[in-house]
Amino acid sequence: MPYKERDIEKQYYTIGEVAAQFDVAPSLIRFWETEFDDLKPRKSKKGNRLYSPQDIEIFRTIYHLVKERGYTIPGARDIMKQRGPQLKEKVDVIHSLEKVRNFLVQLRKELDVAGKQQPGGGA
Amino acid sequence: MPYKERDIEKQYYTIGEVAAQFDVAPSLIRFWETEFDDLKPRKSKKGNRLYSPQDIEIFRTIYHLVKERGYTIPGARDIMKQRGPQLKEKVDVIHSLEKVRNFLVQLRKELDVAGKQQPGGGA
DNA sequence: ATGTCGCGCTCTTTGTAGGGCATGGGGTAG
DNA sequence: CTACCCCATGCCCTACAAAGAGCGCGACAT
Repeated sequence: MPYKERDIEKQYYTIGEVAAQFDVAPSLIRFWETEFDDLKPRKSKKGNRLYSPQDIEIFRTIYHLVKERGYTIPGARDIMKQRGPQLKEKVDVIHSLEKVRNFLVQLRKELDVAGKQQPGGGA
Repeated sequence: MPYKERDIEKQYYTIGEVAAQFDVAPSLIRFWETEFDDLKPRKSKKGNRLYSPQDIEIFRTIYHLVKERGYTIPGARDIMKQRGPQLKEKVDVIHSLEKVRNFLVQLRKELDVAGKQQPGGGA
């Protein structure tokens, strides 16, 4: 490896740097750490928090939900926990609904054979 | 016309009825009225609040955002104002789909009477 | 090279303004 | 007597901020 990987890997930020980056108080970051299980930075031997880029992404998500979208902390917590599965469920629901739609379209066809008129409806 | 249509059209609910329907205190409904411009029911000559079905839909949306999704009141207000129509559509779609589902369940029952077997599908 | 002073950053614990309603008083209509 | 009105005040958590104390590091003198 030509470049020292340590210089890339070892990007850890202090709580003060994170606070400055988001323009919030360090106390807020520590408080959120007690509220969100996902936000648990590594700690130095001394006990200082060390934030990895992943930790910062997590913080950014929480910041977005709480400060920009206006979620309560419990509301944001729920989203953080069910983010992955939630997306899969949505896809499944859409897939189910497409099946239902095809069924209903077919049903309408069959009903049309009976000669009745059906006003078109928007979804 | 055998039944009086007025009984269907003229559905206004008192604050007590709405409160019971959602299992909340009337004071909460009055408080939200001061917080959400969209929630402004008609009032009787005496001054009592009269909630139309549309008013109840609005209340249901707010209830959904604040109590089930975990939005703060400002957060819910933003959604009501910026994406209000879109969100209302979503909620309406969900309720419509629930009705459709019930209809389909009933339909399957009736089809079962014809002697055919239908493999059950998960929703 | 080594005490030590001071400064900046961090830590944990404790304090607190305000958000989000509930409650109580005084009144009206049915 | 009950259910509603309005208004004011009460009040309990939520969501942080401030207080107090402990490192670590450079500067400066010894």
